[in-house]
Amino acid sequence: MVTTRRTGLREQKKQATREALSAAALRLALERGPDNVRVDDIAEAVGVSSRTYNNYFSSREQAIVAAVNSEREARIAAAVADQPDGVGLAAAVIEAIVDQYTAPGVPSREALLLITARPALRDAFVDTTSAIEHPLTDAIAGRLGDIDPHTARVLAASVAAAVRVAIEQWLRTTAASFTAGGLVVPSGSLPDLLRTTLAPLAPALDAAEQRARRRDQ
Amino acid sequence: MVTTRRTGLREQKKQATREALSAAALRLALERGPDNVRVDDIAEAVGVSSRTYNNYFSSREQAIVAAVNSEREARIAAAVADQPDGVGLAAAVIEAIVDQYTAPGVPSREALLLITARPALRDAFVDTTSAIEHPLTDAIAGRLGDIDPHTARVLAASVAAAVRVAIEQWLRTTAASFTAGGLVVPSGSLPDLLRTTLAPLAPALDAAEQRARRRDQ
DNA sequence: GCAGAAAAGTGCGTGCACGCAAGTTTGCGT
DNA sequence: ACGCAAACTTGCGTGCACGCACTTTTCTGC
Repeated sequence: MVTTRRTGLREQKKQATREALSAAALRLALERGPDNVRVDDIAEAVGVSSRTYNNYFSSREQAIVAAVNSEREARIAAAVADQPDGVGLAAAVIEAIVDQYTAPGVPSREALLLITARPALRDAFVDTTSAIEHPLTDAIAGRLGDIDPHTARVLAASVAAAVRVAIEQWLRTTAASFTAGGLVVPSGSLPDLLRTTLAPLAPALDAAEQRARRRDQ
Repeated sequence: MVTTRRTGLREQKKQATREALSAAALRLALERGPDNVRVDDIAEAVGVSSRTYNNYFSSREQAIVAAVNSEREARIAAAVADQPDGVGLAAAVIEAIVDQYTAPGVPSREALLLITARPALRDAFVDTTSAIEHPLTDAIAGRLGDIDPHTARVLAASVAAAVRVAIEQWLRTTAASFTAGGLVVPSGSLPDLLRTTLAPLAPALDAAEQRARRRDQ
C-alpha cells in the first residue's frame, strides 16, 4: 500500500486537528468578524495550545483560507492525471484547473465575502495558489515521462503563476464591484479569467510534450 | 520630464534612508552574524526609529537581501527593452535576465555566503525574484504592443517563476556543497541554470509575439 | 506486551510586524 | 514669505511567529 505514506494513525490525527483548526478559524471569523478572533481563541476552541496552532499554520489568515481551499491542490493534480491520454498537455491542465476552481464545493458565499473584504485574507488566499505547484509538478512530470526534472517544475510554477494572476484580477474586480455599491457576490466569471490567463502558456506546455514524445521514441 | 515622478527631494531622501537601512543591515549582519542583529540596531545605526524601519522593510531579512539585490529589477526591465527589435522576445528576455544575474555587481562573496547559510535569508532572497514581475510586465507589454493586458502579466509572472526555480535549485546545490565539506562558493553556474529553466517558456514567449505581430497588421 | 525511539504537543521567552494617533518635516500656491 | 496640506516619522500598545527545552503520546522491533 502506498496509501497513507508514513504511519497511519499519527498522520490521520494530524489531519484531523488541522481541519479542526481551520474549520474553527473560519467559523469564529464568520461569527465574530475576523478582527475579533485571536489565535488563542481558535486554539482553545479545538482544545490545543496556541503553540500547537503555530505548528500547523504559520499565520492567522492561513487557517481561515485553508478551510476554503481544502484539498484543492490534490484534486487538481488528480484531475490532470485523470485526463485521457489523447488530450494534449495544455488542454489537460487547463480543463483540470478550470474544473476544480469552478466546482464551488466548500467556499460558502459568506466565506468568500469575508475573504474578499479583508486585505490580509485576500493576500493569504492569493498565496494559496502556490500550493498547487508541487502536486502539479508531479502530475506534469508523470505526463512528460519526467525526463528533464526542471521542465515540469517550471511549467507547474508558471501555471500556478497564471492562476494567481487570474485570482488577483478576480479579486480586483470583485473589490471594485463592492465599492461600486452592489453587494453582488464575486464570480466575475473566474473560469473565463482562468482560461484567459492560462492560454498564453499553452504553447509552452504543448511544446514540452512534443519534445518529451520525441525523446521517448 | 518624466524622470523622478513625484516630488524630488522627498523621494530622494526616502531612497537614501532606504539604502542606508539595507546597507547598515548587511554590514551589521556581516560583522556580528545575522542572529546578533536586532532591528533596533539597524534603525539606530541609521538614526531612525525602529518603527520607521518597518515602514521601509516588512521583515528583518528583507533589508539584508535588498542590499544585494539592489535595483536588479529595473536593470532587467531596461535590458529587455534595450534588446534590438530583431531579437525574438524569448531570446531578448533570456539574454537580459542571464546578463543581469551574471554580472556579479554588488553581491560580494561574503554576502552570498551569509545568505546561503541562513534559511530565513535564503527564503527572503528567493522571494525577491517576484520583484521583477512588474517591471518585466511593462517591458514585455512594450514589446507586444500591449494588446491583451493579461498576456504580458502572465508571461512576466511565468518568467519570474522560472527564475525562482533556478535560484532555488542553485541554493539547493550550494547548500549541498557546503554540507559536503567543500567551502567552495556557489556559482554552480547560475547562468546555465537560468537558461535551463527559462527554456521551456520560450515557445510561450515567441507565440505571444507572433500573435501580437499578426494582430498589429 | 514492552522498552526505547520518534514524533507531536506544550510553556516560556523574545523579537518583531503593524495599527493608531499623535508630532514633525517638506513642498506648493499665492 | 507664509501658511496650509500632504507626506514622512515616531511612540505606544498589542498580538503573533517561532526557537528551545521539556513532557506526553504514538510507533516499531523484539
